[in-house]
Amino acid sequence: MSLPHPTADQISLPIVLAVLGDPTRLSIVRYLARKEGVPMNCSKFLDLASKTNLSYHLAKLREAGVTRSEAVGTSRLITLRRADLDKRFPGLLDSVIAAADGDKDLPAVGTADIELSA
Amino acid sequence: MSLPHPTADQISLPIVLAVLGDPTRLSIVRYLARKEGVPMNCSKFLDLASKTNLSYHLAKLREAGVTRSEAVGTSRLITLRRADLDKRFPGLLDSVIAAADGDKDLPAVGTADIELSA
DNA sequence: TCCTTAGTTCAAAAGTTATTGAACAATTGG
DNA sequence: CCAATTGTTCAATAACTTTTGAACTAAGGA
Repeated sequence: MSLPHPTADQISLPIVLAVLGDPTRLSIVRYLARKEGVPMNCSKFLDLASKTNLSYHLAKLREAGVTRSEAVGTSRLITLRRADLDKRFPGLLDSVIAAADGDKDLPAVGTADIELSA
Repeated sequence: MSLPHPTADQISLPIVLAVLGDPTRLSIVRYLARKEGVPMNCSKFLDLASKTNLSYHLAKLREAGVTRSEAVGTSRLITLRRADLDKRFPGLLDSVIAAADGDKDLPAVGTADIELSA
């Protein structure tokens, strides 16, 4: 860890909801949930927004306590803070992600390179 | 019904989350959930904001599909659209309300007149 | 009819969030 | 060391959201 993160009990419900109420960030969270356990770097989300703008949105997610960003070399490994969110707001993340999965209007991550992890 | 409401399938997840991501509106929703079945009029929420500002926030909730406002005489009866929200985003409203109930920082409704329904 | 009550609308001001590009830092591979 | 890769920061701007007060409408009661 390197960048400032709130502790679990500092996570605020209205802030989390407001942060998730943005299609770009909701798409990021949905993607992180789908690939849970696999830490992502920012470049994974470059088809959602520009590099600068991503930095902004990822900072919002981190500051709200939704994600954790670890500096590893020149990359950031981004993970969902699922345990902390589940503890703080039981059921919330699951229902948001389930709803987001059914949302055809949300921008998709990785529609260009569909798993070329060969 | 009199004012424009979205149909159930027009309710959008990011819009609902953004609308709930405001402490005033979240307090309104929490109160409506607690008093479910009892339709409220706007004046119930006057300790959260001014009359004009309440009109704005209640319109946001209605336009997002979170509440229904019916004109009855000179009043508006405001109800939670629980069935529509549960159908569209299962579990979401329950987890938001449960989390909001545990949030000490949210402004409270009716702290001045605690049930003077005599 | 007149007054009150309940709430809306409008336009302005204030505040906040999102987006951009250019410049910067830090790490890593050659 | 040099260059490329990854991502951040900064300042400016654009775009929204919230808040306000004054003016308004519509219904209901005296």
